[in-house]
Amino acid sequence: MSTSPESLQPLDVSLSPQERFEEYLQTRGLRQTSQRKFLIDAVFDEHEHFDADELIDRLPRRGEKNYVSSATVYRTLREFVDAGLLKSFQLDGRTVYELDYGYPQHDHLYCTKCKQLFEFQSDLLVEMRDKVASEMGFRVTGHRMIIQGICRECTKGRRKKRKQDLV
Amino acid sequence: MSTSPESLQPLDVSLSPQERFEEYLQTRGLRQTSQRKFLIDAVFDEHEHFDADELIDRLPRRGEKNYVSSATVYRTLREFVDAGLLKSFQLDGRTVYELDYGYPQHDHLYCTKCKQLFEFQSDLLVEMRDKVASEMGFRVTGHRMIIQGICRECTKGRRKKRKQDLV
DNA sequence: ATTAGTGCAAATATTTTGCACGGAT
DNA sequence: ATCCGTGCAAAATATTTGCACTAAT
Repeated sequence: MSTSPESLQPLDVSLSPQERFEEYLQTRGLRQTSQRKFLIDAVFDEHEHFDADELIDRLPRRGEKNYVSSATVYRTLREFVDAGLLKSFQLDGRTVYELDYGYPQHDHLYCTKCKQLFEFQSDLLVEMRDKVASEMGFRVTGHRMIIQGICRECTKGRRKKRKQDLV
Repeated sequence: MSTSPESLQPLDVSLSPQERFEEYLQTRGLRQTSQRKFLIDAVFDEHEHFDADELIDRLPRRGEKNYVSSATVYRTLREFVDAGLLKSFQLDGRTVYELDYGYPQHDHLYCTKCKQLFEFQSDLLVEMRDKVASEMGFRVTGHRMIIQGICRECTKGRRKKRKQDLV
C-alpha cells in the first residue's frame, strides 16, 4: 500500500510478518510501538499453537526489559488476528492462536489425553464446506474443524514423555 | 442395564431421554432428584441450541416453585453430556448445548451476523474425518465442524426480525 | 501538540468449588 | 443412617475496560 506495487500481484508472499504488520498499521493510521514489534517477533519466532497465558509466561516479567502488560498482549493478539497474521479458535474454554500468515490452510486433530494439537490438510473438506454452504445460501468466511480422539502415542498404553504433562 | 435386555440390540431408540437418564443414574449409583428430573424435562421440551445462561433465564427464579440454583444447572448440564443426552461445544466464549440423544449426527453453519446456528448433515464429512484420523493413527471419539459465514437472510441487506437481536 | 497506546487495577463474564444442610437411598 | 446433591457465596478463569500517563506521529 505504501509503495503501491502492481495491483494484481500477491504481495503477501514477499513480505515478512513484521513487514506485513507494519503495512497493516500504516494503512490504518496506527502506531508502531516497541511492544507491538517485540510481540510480533516473540510470536513468530517461537510457537505453532499457544494461548495468551502461555505466551505471557514466556515473555519478560514486570520490571524486566521488554515487559509487556497482559492487557496489551491480549489487545495485540487480537490485532494480529485482524491483520491476518494469526488465526484463533476456542479449545477447552481458552482461545488458542496459531500462525496463519504464510501458512497453508489446515485443520486439527486434538488428542484429548495429551492435549496436543495435530494438523491435517484436506482440499476435500474445503470443497465439501463450500458445497454445503452454497446449498444453504451461506456466504462462507471460514470454518473450524477439529477431530477429537486419542493420538497414536497415547493409544499405546502409557504415554511417554510429553510437553505439557503438568496438567 | 437394569433389566438386562438382549445385548446387541440398540436400546437407545426405545428409551425416552428421561428413561435413559434414569438408567445412567442407576448404573452409577447416583440419585434421582427433583432438580434432575425437572431439568431434563426443561431441556428436552424446549430448545435446540442453548447455553447455561439462556436456560437459567427460562427456569423459575429463586423463591419460585421448581427453582434450581445455577450451580446445579451447570453441574447437571455436564451430567447430561456425560450421559450422552446433550452435546456441547464452545462458541464465542460460551458453552453451547444441543440435544444429542435421539438426534442424527450433524454439524453447523454459524452466521456471524445474526448469531444463528444452522445444521447440516454430511456423511462425506464423517468419512473424510475417519480417513484422516486413521492416516494419523488417531482413534476418533468425535469432531466439531462449524462453517462460519453470513446466512441467506443476513445477506439480503438489512435482516428482518430475528430472535436474539438484543446483542 | 495531538492523540493512540500502554500499564494498572478493577470490572466482566462464565463456570467451578467449599461447605453446611436437606433429601434420596 | 448414610452420604450424595443442592444452594449459597466465594473463588477461579479468562478476558476486557476505564483511566491517567507515556510515547509515536
